[in-house]
Amino acid sequence: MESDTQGPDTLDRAFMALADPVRRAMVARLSRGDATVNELAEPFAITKQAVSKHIQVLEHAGLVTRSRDAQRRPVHLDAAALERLTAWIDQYRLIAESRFRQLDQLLGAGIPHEEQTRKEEPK
Amino acid sequence: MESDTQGPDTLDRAFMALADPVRRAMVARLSRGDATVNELAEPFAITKQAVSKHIQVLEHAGLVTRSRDAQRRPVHLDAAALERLTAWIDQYRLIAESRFRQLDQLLGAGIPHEEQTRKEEPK
DNA sequence: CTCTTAATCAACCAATCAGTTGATCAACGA
DNA sequence: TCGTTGATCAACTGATTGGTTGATTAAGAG
Repeated sequence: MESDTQGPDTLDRAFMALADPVRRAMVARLSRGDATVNELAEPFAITKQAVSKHIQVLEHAGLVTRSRDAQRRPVHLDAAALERLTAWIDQYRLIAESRFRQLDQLLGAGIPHEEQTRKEEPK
Repeated sequence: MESDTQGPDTLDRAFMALADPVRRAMVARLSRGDATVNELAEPFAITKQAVSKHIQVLEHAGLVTRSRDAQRRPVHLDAAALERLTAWIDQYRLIAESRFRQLDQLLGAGIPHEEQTRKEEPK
């Protein structure tokens, strides 16, 4: 069993966080620089409480961190957390692609490849 | 009636699909090769109907495709779909990291950098 | 102290999702 | 044909999510 360096369901929360268009837009905004709740709320027609919840989701997923500056609580994007996600995806993407290339070679390089729909023949 | 052609909510579905540990395990399994519903169901203590639903989620998210082989309906992982996800994440990760490096340079190369709006340790 | 700003907490509602059971379909094999 | 296997469809339950309104904390500014 692979031990998770982070919590057991960190990936759950991280992917779930990115499954929402509002939170993805926040990530996009935060990639340009830190922002407060009010700044993040501006582009959206939802209440600030809802925005606060979205940020909490991102924070609990480990994608952002927060600090304190007087009343403001600037949100900061954690690039390393994003990298962990791409690392997970790429891990399996590369395995699948290498399998694909192997099959391609077996079939001959010149043949336009069909999707590998069956690889075993019934006995 | 599916104008399902890379709609704006494709990312929603894809990230949502990966937000579930069962579906992630299926992706991991499928990276090693195509599999049937029953094969995918084996490691889990859930019904095949539930597994079928998970596969439908992955399929609707564009992460897997299905074909027919007699009664079996092998599931195939779409590596290109995974790549689109890493592309989205990396887009913003790289922006954030480059911003980070710029700040690092401004502060001087020798200084160990702290987060630009530094997080204060609670006491 | 009072007022304003920034943000969170708490309770609630509508919608959605994971999982179940039971019935049905589709493709073989005898 | 019938029976079996692989997989889906349909309806239902329980838990969770996204959103709201209203009250509350925290930190200045006057």
